[in-house]
Amino acid sequence: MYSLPPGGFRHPYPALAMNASMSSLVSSRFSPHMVAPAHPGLPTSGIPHPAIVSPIVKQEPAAPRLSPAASAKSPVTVKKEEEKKPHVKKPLNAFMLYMKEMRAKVVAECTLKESAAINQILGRKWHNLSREEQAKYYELARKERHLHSQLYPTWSARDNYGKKKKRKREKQLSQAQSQQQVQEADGALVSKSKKPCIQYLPPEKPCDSPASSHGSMLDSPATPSAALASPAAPAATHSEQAQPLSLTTKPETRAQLALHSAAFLSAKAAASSSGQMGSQPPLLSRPLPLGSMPAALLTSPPSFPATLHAHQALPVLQAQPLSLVTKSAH
DNA sequence: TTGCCTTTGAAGACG
DNA sequence: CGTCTTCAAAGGCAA
Repeated sequence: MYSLPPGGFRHPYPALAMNASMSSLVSSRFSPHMVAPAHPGLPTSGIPHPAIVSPIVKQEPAAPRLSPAASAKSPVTVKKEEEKKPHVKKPLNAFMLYMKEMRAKVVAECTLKESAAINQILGRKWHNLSREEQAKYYELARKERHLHSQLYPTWSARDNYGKKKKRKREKQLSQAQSQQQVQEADGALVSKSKKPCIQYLPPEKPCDSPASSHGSMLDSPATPSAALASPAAPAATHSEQAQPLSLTTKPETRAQLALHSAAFLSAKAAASSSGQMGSQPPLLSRPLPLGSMPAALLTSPPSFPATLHAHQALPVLQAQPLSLVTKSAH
């Protein structure tokens, strides 16, 4: 079963963390106790909402002003007021919640600290989670979004667009190109990414798990049923035995380690194009449509996303000896 | 100092 | 409507 790491989850607001419970994940971020509500019905306090951060983007210390009172101002004034507006962050999605919670645990068990590597581990662990376990996080994320929308009724994700000075477009284009090139090159890795696409980790069992006699300790012990329901989990283990446990992130070594998932691409292509393989969808560690969800999960609003985009198809590690990989997702 | 890396999911933008 | 893009977290690393 799933359990929270004892103190492993680094609460962003320790003073306000109630206890190590799943619910605290949500309440911690969007606890009304912390928020000067933008919503009349919500409790009030002077403590800023966690989603309001001193920005990546510069944030004026001036009092947050979300009031609609500011109207009919000159463009310059409006612009200034916009700059004064607190940076309300996006609510965390299910995976982000999972990452937040599990990161400390993974970091503790690994010697790794690089988030990129940790995130790869977490991504794999996420896939290895049973649907029931994932459902918890989808539900949490749903609650977060709901609470967020209550706290900031007028907030839109659009508000944060461009707030990060990123050049992701270029990066993602490169990734798309890389994927396409990999497909076209039939396994030959031809990456045009600005930086080489790095596989930080061996496909599975990313850390030395000393006390693990039957698999990585990091792997949340997905229930047997989950393992059955999730072909990706067993499939992902193939290379965990085959790959050395080098976790270096040095480019040179990364390049050598970047041997992992042209198989992803073919699997993704198959998954997205065929939609189903025979009677059994190949990828079940992804949330399934409601119809296939356990009855218990259906008692609450949909915990799993109803749709599965092609680019979100689960990267399945196929039983291939070695595969070239650029990036396993997107 | 700043952005990238890396992950998944949600949502906005766009054709 | 389907696809693409951006942003959420996080900390090391490179420029």
